[in-house]
This record gives sequence, C-alpha cells and structure tokens, in this order.
Amino acid sequence: MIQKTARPRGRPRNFDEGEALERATQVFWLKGYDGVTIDDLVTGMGVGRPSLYFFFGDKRTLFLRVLKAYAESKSALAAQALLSPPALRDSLAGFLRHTVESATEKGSAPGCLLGCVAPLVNDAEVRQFLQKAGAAATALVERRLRDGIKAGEIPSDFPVAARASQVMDFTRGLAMRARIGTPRKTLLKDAEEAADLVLLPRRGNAAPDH
Amino acid sequence: MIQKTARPRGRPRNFDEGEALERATQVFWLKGYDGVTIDDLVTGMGVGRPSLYFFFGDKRTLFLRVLKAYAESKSALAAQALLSPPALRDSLAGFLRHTVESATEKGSAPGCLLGCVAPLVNDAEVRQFLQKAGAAATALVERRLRDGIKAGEIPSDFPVAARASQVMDFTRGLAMRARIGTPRKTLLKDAEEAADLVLLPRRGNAAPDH
DNA sequence: CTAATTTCGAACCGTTTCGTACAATAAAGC
DNA sequence: GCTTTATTGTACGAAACGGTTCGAAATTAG
Repeated sequence: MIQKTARPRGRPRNFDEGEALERATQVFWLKGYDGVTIDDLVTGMGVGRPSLYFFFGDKRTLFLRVLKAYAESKSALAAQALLSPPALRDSLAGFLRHTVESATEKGSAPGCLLGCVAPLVNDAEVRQFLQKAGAAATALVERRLRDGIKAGEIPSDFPVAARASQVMDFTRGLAMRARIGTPRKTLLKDAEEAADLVLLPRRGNAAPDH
Repeated sequence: MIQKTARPRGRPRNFDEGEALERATQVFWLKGYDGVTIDDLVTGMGVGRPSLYFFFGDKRTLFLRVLKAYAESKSALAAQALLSPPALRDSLAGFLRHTVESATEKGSAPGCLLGCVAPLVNDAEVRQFLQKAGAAATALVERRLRDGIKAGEIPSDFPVAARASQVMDFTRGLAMRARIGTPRKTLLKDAEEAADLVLLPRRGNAAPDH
C-alpha cells in the first residue's frame, strides 16, 4: 500500500482543521455573523490570526465553509432521524425532536445556524444556499410522507407537499423559540404535537385505515 | 383651551421623531442589530450624529425603543387581522396572511423584526421582551380559538393552546422564509394551508358540526 | 436689536478592527 | 549540520467605529 504523507514537511500545525471548523461554527452560531469579529474567531478556534487568513480566508469565506459543513452534517443526522423509524409518526416526531434537541443542546449555541443565524446574513450566495438546503430538507420529508402512503399509514390523497412544507415551518418555529430561550421541555412537547397535527387526515376523509 | 407649545423655543429640529424611528426600524430590520453602525442610522434616519445620541441614546437604547414601537404597531395590526373576520378560518388565514404580507412588502425589509431579527440579538432584555410578546400573541390567537368554540365553529374539546402555539410557529416559519427570499405567492398559499391545518379536528372526533 | 435657548454640522479623539509583514520556530530532506 | 519548507506569534499600519466637543445656525423672549 501507499504510505500516505508520513508528515507534510515544515513546522506542524497546532490545530486540527476539522475541529477548528467546528469551533468556528459555534462562534458564528452563538454570536451571529455580524456579531463575530476576527478576534472572536481567533480565540474561539484556537488558530492564530495569520494562520486563520491563510487556511480559511476572510470571515465571509470561512462562514460559507462553516455553513456548508454544518448543513452537511446536520442533514445527515436529520435524515437519519427521519428515515430510521419504521412508523411514520415516529419519523416525523423524531425529526422534529431532533431539531429541538440540537437547538437546545447544553454546551452548544441555542437555535439553529441554518434556521436562525444564516438567514440574517445579507449575502446572495448565503440566501441561495439556504433556499436550496430548505428545499432539499422539504423534499426529504415529502419523500418520507410518500413512503407512508405506500405503507398505508396515511391515505393516498394525503397532501404530501403541503405537509412537508409545514413540517419544515415547524422546525423553523421551534428553532427560533429555542433561540430566545424557550425551555427544551416545552419545545419537545410542541414537537410531538406538531407531528400529530401534520399527520391529521384532510377534511372530509375517512378515518385512517388501520 | 390651553394653547399647547406654540413653538418650543430654540432652533427647530429638522426631523420628525416618529418618522425617524420608523426609518431606524427599517435600518435594523434590513441589516440586523449587529450589522448596523451608527453611521447607518445617521444616514438612514436623517438625523445628525450628536442629535441621534441626544434624542435616542446609544444603539442599544434606540433598538429597544424601535423594538417596542414595532411590537406595538404590529400587534395592533395583527389583532385587527385576527379579530375582525367573523368566521374563524378567515381570522386565522387573515392573521397568517398579514404576517406574510408584512414580511414580503415591497419597499420594506424582508422578514419580521420580531420574528427574524431581534431573536439574534444577544441581550437579556431583548430576549425577555420577545418571550413576552410571543406569549401575548399566542394568547390572542388562543382567545380567538376559544371564541370559535363558543360560536360552534370548532368542537369544544379543540386543543386551543396547542393550536395557538402552532399558529405562532407558522408565522415564524413564514417570516423566516420571507427573509431568505421565498416569493410572496408561495408564502400566501402556505398561509392558507396552515390555516386549514390548524383547524382540523382532533383524531377520533366527530365531523365538524356545521 | 440683543440675549437666551435649542439644535445642527463639522471635526475630532481614543479605541477597535482588519488584514498583512516579518522574524522566529519546528519539522523534513540531504 | 545545513538548507528548505511550512507554520507560528508578535506586532504594525490603515481603516472603521463610537461617542463627544464646539462653534455656527435658527428660533423665541424681551
């Protein structure tokens, strides 16, 4: 096998790139894009100022990278929460619960970087990214709902697109409330109730067939 | 009658306090609290820098004032949208529609100062204010739902508290999507669908009695 | 017309912030 | 050991920012 880069060459870095990125995520998440100074990042990431510019570029570049990494990891976890449970209601409840838990985690900033912080950034690229990420998440929920139709858990005329979008609106609402300090307990209960709500059959429909 | 303040005395101000406050609102709304500099406010409000400090205090003080004025005017309009229509569904749809329209108004910043911008301000007083304002709005919706019970539009076991909270989460979600550029048309449709959703009867209930 | 009062505008000062330059440091290659 | 390469830490200059000072301007009172 190929001996991969035993050691790069010059002086070794005294930070791990991935870890530094995670720490940067926390800094942005906590203070908001405009509230963050380079010094906040320097101290928060544990990376010297010149190294920060050299390896991560300026604040905007770094934020874009943070945003994409966060979205990727978050969407993986959310997809897991959504797609793992066999029962549809558990899927949606798990998805919403996951949002709440992530948004109220001790030791992490409150709310959601994608849902609360990034939308406040006045930047076309950020906005576009958020729209795409939101659409992708909605599509994921919608797919799960369609699977629920196939499994006979909800009627075949269930308005999957509308309900998927509503699930996403709930995640935004829950995350935002987490941001302003609503306690986890409250939000968890609301997540359950939201899951129940979005699964209600349309008006004038027969009772669920199970 | 008493001739009230024919003229104050010295040199007249060259700005109207109310108008300046509205302009400040737009500045904060557009750029977010941390993204706003004093110079942004000076140019945006049309008030000289020393006058700004003299009449409105520093940025935080001004923001608090803006926030309270905005909340007051907004809650009045929202209450009107919510309480005017005789039919419950029109009330909720009107309430949500009003949120969307305000959040996508041409010539005004996108989203909602209370729902999108203020929650990102790292300030205990702001957070507390937002919690109270949110609770008040939720209570208003809940009251309207209870009136709907009295009017026989929804069953007497309708979960008014949960649904009121869900209506508020929808407003947050809609406002946030407005902020990232979701078109008004989409949001208006979603507002209608949200109104329909939150009025669905609970599982295992008889059909609506009308 | 003069004095008193209030606001305005320019300009200023100390501080923070950004981005970079430069020498010192820590490793590998030879 | 000496060179080469890569990273670090200090430290610096320029720009932006916050908050205030001060004289000029605009108005009323007498």
